[in-house]
Amino acid sequence: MEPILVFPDPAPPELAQVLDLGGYPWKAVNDDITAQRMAPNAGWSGAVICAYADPERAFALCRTLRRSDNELAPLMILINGTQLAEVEQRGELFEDFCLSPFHPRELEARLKHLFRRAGGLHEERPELVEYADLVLNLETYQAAIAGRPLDLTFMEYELLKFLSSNPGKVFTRETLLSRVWGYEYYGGARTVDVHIRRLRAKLGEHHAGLIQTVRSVGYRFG
Amino acid sequence: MEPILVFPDPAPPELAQVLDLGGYPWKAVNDDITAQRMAPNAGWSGAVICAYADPERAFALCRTLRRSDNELAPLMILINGTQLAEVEQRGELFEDFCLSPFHPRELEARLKHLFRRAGGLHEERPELVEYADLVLNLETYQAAIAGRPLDLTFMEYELLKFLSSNPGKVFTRETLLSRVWGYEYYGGARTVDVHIRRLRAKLGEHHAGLIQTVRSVGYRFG
DNA sequence: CCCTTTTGTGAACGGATGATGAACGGGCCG
DNA sequence: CGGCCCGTTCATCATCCGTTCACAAAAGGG
Repeated sequence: MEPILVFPDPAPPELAQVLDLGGYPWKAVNDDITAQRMAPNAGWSGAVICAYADPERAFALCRTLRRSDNELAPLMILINGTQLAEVEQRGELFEDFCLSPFHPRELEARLKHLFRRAGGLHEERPELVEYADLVLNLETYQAAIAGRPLDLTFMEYELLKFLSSNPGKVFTRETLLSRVWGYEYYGGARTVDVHIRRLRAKLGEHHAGLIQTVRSVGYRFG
Repeated sequence: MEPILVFPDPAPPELAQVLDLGGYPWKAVNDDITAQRMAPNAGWSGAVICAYADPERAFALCRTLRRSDNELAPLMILINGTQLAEVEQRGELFEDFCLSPFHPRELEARLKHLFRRAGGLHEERPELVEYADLVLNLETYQAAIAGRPLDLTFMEYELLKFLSSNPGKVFTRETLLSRVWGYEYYGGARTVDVHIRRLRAKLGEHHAGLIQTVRSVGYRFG
């Protein structure tokens, strides 16, 4: 997860504590220039702006962050009671606000809720498993390699999903049977071989090497 | 503006006061049956649910209101501090919450903010569902494909509406039964098959492929 | 270099899964 | 009361695909 932008720097201790306890990565900045310079490649994943210390600069920063070219969201502001009326006029600047002094658990709940919704709305792309050219869409049960759709059967898909979710790790046939097929098994260790073979065939000659054989052990992906 | 749904009936005086002073039309209800019966033609414009008096029924009502067939939004809940943790688990049930006892101006600000944003979202969501040649008019309960009107039964319409609202996503029969039919189900998973078949038939040979079978998983639209 | 072990390959079987056609039966309207 | 609509269920059929087997090829050890 990309870090959250926090204003001001240094961040108020009560805010820093909630962020740290919640496991959010964050960086404090004092102005938009610094914010831009320190921005991670994938951009900030949101912002928490303290507006009760220096409202002037805080709101100015909000406006900058909201500029259409690099609109930053979700954005939460912390205000005190006297700023409530003022804030009503600027509803477009933020997604949520929290009254200060706040109870740590309220802020924690708001952050959680905010980033949950943002996640849901923001990335319409559903759960994906990606590895190199391979993409598995867990919602649509579709797979593609290098953009070319793969027409996989159910078991082939499940097997590939499992392997590609644990790249590099070697699994014995027995492990695969119990983890992918999901039950205890009599005989058929060769069943795995056959599915591996068909997977390799459908992946195409160029990508068949994605599934490697580890002799007298099992198979590995990646 | 359509009225806001309020729970419970009678509404707590401190809540009623804020709503009235804010100029919001609202109606209090005590259960989902009443809510449905009293619903205005254009539907509720949102809901404010008091959860600190009778949490059980309050959250049950939230879930009902959020059902896919008549998803009600935006939704705000009022809780007390002890419910904060509990509420974190149910983030999908509401857009915002407010801690009680609340300052009238905080609730006022939250309502204003919520409905301002909802207004923006609302316009984005017209009363139409469109996908390729398919058009569903949610207001008139009419459906058409490539301009040709479809004569769908109620369940066929509901099923198509649900599927086409989530294009690409695969749903199991069980999921469809619970989300479209709306209750727990004994037996009849094949019921879905039959409805799918009739839908395909009415869509016509040329468009039947819009509903795809994902073997040993379920169905997908698009 | 040969023999054993392990894995790849092709084909075939058969159970599981979904499509199909038909019929039942409850509810609504005339 | 009777007919029709429509949601549901059942029985049967077609097909897919997971599994197995026999054999060929490859790898590794002595």
